[in-house]
Amino acid sequence: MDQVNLKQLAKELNLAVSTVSRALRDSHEISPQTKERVRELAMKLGFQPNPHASSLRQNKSKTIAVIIPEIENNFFSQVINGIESVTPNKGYHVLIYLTHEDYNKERDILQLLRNGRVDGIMISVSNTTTNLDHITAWQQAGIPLVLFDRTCDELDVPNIMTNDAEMAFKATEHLLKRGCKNIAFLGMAGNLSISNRRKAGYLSALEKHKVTTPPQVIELTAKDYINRETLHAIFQQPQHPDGVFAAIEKFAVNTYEVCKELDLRIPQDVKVVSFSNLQAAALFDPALSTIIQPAYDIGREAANILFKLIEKKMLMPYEKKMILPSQLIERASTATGS
Amino acid sequence: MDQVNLKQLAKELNLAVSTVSRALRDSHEISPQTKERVRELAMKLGFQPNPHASSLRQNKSKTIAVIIPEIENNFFSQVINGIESVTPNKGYHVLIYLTHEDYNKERDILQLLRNGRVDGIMISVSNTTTNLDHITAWQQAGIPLVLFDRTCDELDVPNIMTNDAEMAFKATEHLLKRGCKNIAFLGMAGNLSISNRRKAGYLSALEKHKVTTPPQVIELTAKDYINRETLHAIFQQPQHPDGVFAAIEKFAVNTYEVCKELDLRIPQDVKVVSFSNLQAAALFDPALSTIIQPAYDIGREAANILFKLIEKKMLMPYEKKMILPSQLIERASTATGS
DNA sequence: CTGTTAGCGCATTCAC
DNA sequence: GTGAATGCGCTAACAG
Repeated sequence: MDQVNLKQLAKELNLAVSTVSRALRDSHEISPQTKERVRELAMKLGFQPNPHASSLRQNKSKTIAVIIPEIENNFFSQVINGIESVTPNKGYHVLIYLTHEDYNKERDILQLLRNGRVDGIMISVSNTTTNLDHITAWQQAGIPLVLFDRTCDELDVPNIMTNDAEMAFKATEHLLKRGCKNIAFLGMAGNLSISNRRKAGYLSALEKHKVTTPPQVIELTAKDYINRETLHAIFQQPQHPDGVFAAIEKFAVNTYEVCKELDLRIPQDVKVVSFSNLQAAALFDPALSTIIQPAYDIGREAANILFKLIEKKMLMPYEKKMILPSQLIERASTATGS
Repeated sequence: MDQVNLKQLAKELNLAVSTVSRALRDSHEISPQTKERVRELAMKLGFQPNPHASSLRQNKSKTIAVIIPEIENNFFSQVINGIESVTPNKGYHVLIYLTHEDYNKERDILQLLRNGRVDGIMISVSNTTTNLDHITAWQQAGIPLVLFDRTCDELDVPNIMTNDAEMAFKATEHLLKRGCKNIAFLGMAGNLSISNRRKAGYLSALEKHKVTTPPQVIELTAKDYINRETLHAIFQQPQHPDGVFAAIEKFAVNTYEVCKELDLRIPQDVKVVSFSNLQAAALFDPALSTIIQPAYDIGREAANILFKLIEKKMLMPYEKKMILPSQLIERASTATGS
């Protein structure tokens, strides 16, 4: 990698290194002619400034990190897409880290990045994260940080999410209106605020409609085979739920799989609605009713806010806790009729 | 970011900076006692070496880049997952870049990274990439490079892919055995070698089985609405295809959508088989027959090979062109019966 | 085993 | 407008 550097340019042009540096950064104190000469040669030799040298000197990396629990999930893919819609314009680079829903990994990654490798991070916490010290420590170090989707109510950090409780309420109410009497809530194990918000919406809908059947909160995991076992046991019972509200797309898929195994018909025997960003949900058998989150927008806005922090701009009040609304799409999986 | 540095540690311990540096890197020429003292204080102060300084000094970044056309695609998500299964163990970081199937972006990204920001790249080329100069230039600079999935036959670069032609042959033959007489191939526009391989498999199956109906190669794009228009026009014709082999998951989804619009029944009127890594394919209406690529393994192996190159190890012959087999799963979308 | 010294490539201060 | 000198934090060559 015999990279051209400033010294070589300077020598070739009979200029000082500092002059070349300034010319390339379009400093006002360099004559137009010199700038032109410098730029021409730089272009010709394909000069690219060494990022490590300039990061070291300027104490900034032009890099941000995105830390997510998993990537095989349309929601997070779309978020990354949204983030990537702003980073190149800012001249920034994006590092990706996966926690695989493991608190220890999450903590280690944050620790690993606390050395100037990145100018800021965007994180959606893992479901095994209960201790938040790693995040407050990061915050205290004064490095920009934004939470998205899987936020933490306890923390005073800018965060971007959707109207979880409201949509959970709507989804549950939708199931009730379609005649469900015994609705199960499938949530993430752990104490994620996102799960809690969705659970709260579910519970408050049951309460508002004075449902007498006790709520049934089922905690599932990141592992499909475990979830299928759990659901299998539940739906084998004679009085199984007649409605399912899945907080996560994966859980709806697991429900479909188990209903197939047990010959339970959707929507006749069980109605299903789920948070999901899968385009193909409309092609399911039967088409899955979904709550679609504005994933791309969440990514884009989270990135915009992170850059405001990095550039030390003031945040508008609404930017400190931004809520982007989701949309409920009713499809065949919650249709009435027998 | 008042980061602790070596100098401060050295001062506190009454040691030279170099001694501290060596102790932390577990050099054999440092006494165990000193190492212990150094480590203890480093831990206590939360010392993290500045990566830019050490990258500058050692001329390596401990970072690789993954360049892909899009991320909202299960295949690429799973590839990233596979890559991430090896990078942390190597102490490496992963930068993500999206080309959005745009050659100019792809070229610019490669240009942007030719300055030591990364120690190597893994790339799946965009479908608008016809000129390969940006890749050969990269190669000539001697920086490690691995191609995966969307490879380039013209280049002598290590690449990892699946047995595209063979699986395309099998899929087409499968449709023929199920009674299709008029099979359309849905491929990516452009001149991707991956499309060509899959098309070749399709054509050779038609030839082997002496199909008289002329082959129908349809070129689709990255935009769903354009694809739907194209397919709509084709399936509106009276003699529309009775079988579809989609080279990409997205195209199968588009086919399902259009068949729904036009009230064409799958599999009775049209049978569909597709390359796809979507777990939910089994839940489609009807369940979609798929060719599943070993995406995770492709990512993992590509990363392993890239690290061999970075570490200047010799590649085994089979590693220069690695082919990981896919699997055809027959489901209802290609079932016989009326 | 430990210390001294010299850069990596760049941006920036201070001269002129 | 331009040049010379300094140092970001770290590693490595060379001494001792």
